[in-house]
Amino acid sequence: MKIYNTLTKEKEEFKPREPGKVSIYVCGPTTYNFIHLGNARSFIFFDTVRRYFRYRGYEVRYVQNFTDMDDKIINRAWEEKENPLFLAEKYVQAYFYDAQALNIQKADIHPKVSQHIPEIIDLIKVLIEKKHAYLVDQDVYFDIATFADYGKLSGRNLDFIQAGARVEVDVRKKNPLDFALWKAAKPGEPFWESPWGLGRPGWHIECTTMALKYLGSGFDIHGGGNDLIFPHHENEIAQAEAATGQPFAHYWIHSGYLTVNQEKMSKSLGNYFLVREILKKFPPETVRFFLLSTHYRSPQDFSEENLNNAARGLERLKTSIILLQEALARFGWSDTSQSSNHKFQTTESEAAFLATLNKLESDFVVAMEDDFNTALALSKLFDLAREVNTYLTQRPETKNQQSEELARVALVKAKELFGSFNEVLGIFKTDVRGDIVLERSFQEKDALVEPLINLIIRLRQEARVKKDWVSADKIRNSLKELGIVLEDTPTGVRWKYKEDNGPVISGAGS
RNA sequence: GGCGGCAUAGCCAAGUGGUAAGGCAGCGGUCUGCAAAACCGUUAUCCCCCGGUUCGAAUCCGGGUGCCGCCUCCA
Repeated sequence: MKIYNTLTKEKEEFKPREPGKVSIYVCGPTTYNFIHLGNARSFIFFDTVRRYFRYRGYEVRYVQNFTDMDDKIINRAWEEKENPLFLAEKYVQAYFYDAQALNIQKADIHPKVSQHIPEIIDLIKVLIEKKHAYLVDQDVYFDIATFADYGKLSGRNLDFIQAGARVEVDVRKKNPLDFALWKAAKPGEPFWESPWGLGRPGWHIECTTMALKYLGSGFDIHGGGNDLIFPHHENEIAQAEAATGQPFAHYWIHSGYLTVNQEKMSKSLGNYFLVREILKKFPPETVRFFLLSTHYRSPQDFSEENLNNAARGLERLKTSIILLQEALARFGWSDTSQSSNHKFQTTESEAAFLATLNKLESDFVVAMEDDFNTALALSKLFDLAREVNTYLTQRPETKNQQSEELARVALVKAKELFGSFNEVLGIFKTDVRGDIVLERSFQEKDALVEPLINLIIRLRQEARVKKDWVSADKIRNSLKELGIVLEDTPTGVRWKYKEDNGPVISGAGS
């Protein structure tokens, strides 16, 4: 497997620290508000990375933190006249709500800064003892001059960094780029006791501490968005390696930005869309599908048009899955618990179909092995859909028993492929057996809808039997205006909600 | 000023030396009472521009143009 490593700026062969095991630390949100779609892009991508490793049989230890103590949170709490930790916890829960909707699985460990103050203090002590940090009044700063490798991740040459170009330099620091490990509490701010007085951790030390605690030095993968490369991850490396004398993380993976009109979606620009707002207009599988349809390191532009485009593409996939499920049910093959390995004389079309399926499976793996190329992997899903559809439409009605059996094996295999691809990409919800569950619509809320539509369909069928095409078409067209699509098939009528959205969401999130 | 990214058909998008995946939209056909869905066929002589290396480049090198990002908190 090849992974692009920000540290070396090259695609490298992935070699785990321990065979068969992968340790991953991903920087989670600072919980002072709801997550937006740009955040979701990163979280969904790393969730997919984790799923893929598992699919490949690795034992994965996945850690994603919450930064629940930080200036932003304090400021926000001040504005809302709320306790900072209480406010942070509120948004932690909000994160889980949004993440679950997007099929982002919970990490094995979700450590919080507020729960790791003693460990953080211990690490700062070590840095002071080793002369990598110094005390100014009641603040503690990291002394970057003592860490020769400073800048190795972000490719920064210290001589050229225009310190203070955009932010006022704290003259008490030895070097403008020195950063706080511990900050003395100002009146009214939350604080913990420390050897240096009452205060709280600086921004970067918490991730270093928690990554070292749960994964240890030299763990496999550290990830986050592009915007964390500098200074956050640069500083994490400095702290960790200065303190331990060992390499911190092996592979550094950074996801590209989600943009709006080519500009980075960001809180400061105000051009962001909250996940929960988007999910009011688009089903979560559409959102996840869209975010995985571009390679993770490329910028991806968000727009309603692009999401609608994704929705129509997804529709094709869903149709194929439905056709397959219907076929399996029709042939009485819905029980897929045991796929047999009979020796049978192969029938040409079935054998070719099966061979194609096997090829697709390996293609999918090849795509993911190449630096997690989810866009390419997704195209294998479309190939799979086409192969399934083609086989289903071309399959002769009468078959001998051997080809029947082979057909069953092939179709079950196709179903399993949809299932395992989805296990990695996480687009569709699944049931306990891991089978894809296609809900008619994310916005289906009324239990009456289903029986009512079935009633209308029956009435229309009566009209069709009488060849009353005028009435039949009138019903179908009227339903379509309501966003409900009818499809007459040889085996009955199928209905579904129209997937794409017309009007554009106006305005950004708050 | 330093560092970095992106530019592929109407739209989205993969592709880092071997002669342009996939999706959406469009067009023609099959199927259908008509549709829809599905299937078949079709849609970039060319990958921002100029030059170079090579038998061969969207892919490598040099130069240029445009857009964006980081250097302050942001996934």
